[in-house]
Amino acid sequence: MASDSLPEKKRISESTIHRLSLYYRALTVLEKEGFETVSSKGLAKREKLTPAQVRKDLSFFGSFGTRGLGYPVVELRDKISQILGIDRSWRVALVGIGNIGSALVSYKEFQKQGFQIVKLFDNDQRKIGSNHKGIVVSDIKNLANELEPDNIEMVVLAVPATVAQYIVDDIVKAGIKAILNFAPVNLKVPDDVFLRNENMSMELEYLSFALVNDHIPKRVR
Amino acid sequence: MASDSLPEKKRISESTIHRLSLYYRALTVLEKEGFETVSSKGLAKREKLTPAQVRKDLSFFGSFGTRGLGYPVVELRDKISQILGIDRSWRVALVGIGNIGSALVSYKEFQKQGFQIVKLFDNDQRKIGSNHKGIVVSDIKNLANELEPDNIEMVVLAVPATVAQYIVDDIVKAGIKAILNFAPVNLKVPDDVFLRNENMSMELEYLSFALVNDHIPKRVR
DNA sequence: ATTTTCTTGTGAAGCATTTCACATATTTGA
DNA sequence: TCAAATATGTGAAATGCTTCACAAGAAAAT
Repeated sequence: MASDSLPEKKRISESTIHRLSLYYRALTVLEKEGFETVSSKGLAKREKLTPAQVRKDLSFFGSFGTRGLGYPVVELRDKISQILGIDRSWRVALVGIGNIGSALVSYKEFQKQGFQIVKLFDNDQRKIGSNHKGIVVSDIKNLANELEPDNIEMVVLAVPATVAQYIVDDIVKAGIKAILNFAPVNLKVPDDVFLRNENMSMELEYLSFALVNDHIPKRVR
Repeated sequence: MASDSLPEKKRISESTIHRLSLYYRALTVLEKEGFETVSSKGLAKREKLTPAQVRKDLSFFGSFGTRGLGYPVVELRDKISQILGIDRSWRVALVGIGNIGSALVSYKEFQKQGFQIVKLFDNDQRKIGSNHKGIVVSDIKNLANELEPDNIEMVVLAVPATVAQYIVDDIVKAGIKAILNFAPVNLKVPDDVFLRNENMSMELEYLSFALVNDHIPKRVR
């Protein structure tokens, strides 16, 4: 027979991807601490995971370790940054300059990981034209016109839940394929748009549940 | 025989608890929209889940629906709020009045879900004594003395990663059993303390991975 | 050089979660 | 009143994820 099977793109679980972020962070610290190599055991301990989990996660992407020795810290960190796509910088627009939005403009962690907020939008006339960390707030009406010419590839949405769907529709129309939403609402987007939700109340609700039910979770993110 | 088995506390998955939060939110909207009942199908559609999932989740806690009709919106919402422990208010302290911390003090969603931030702490002399939304910032040195008398049961931690572990140690010593951590670091706490992490960069990294790998995630939070 | 120790990478086993499918109960409509 | 339609609740099947356990490779020790 000519061909056995289709390319078959392997599906990586959300958990694995999140753990890659943890490994990346741990490896950054390990490098600072002067370690040249680290074992799956050592890495696991730092993030409260199991060595097998670490090895399995990494094995989805290749063989990066040396038997008897472990993983080279810097090399592995670089490899993970490639996998996650953070070996480059991303141009991000932030829509909604309220409480949360303002905080995110100044949030250094984004910058550090290569997520550069380079554009701000709001619909409030008092905010439009004002300057936040060197960026002038644009009118949200210009969203469609201003995103593409500025090479924006991601949008962080920090607007009230009531208007989030309208705005996300505009964002999608503007061709953006990745959105991080802080509004506590389930937004509808086409299948080819990646949407992640950051729902901070949800985590407090989880804590509330845990306290009330004295619940020991099986797995911890 | 006298006794068959031990009480056997059933373990609920993290995912189920998170979905309860989603159901709660959806039911709140449904009530506002004037619906008296909703089917598992209807509820599922609102949160992009399957009807079977909704029914299974709820079945862990009891039988709340009527065959042929669905679930009573208000009743189910109240029941879920009981399960999650948000049928009461929680007194929360916020430690770290930086970018994120300041935003969270004003974040109305917390208030709405019954999480009342009633105490603020910082170590910066310029911030101590200042007023945020009617709350005077206390010196972090007084953490141990001021949490218990004020009946604080949860702490939101929004301090730099470098000092987070020291502060969390104090928080634990003060008897707090539930902590929501915004610092991008893996904090060590005793087994009887519930710790949740809110890592906003992680979600951007997920989006980055998705864009680079054109990855369609299997399950979405 | 050889043995011992260490540690990876990975099928397979073990669990956990989700989905299926259907008996059962209730409502709706004729 | 009865049939048709609707929708729950739940074992069982299917799927997915984690852990186990070990062969194999490399380093360290002797």
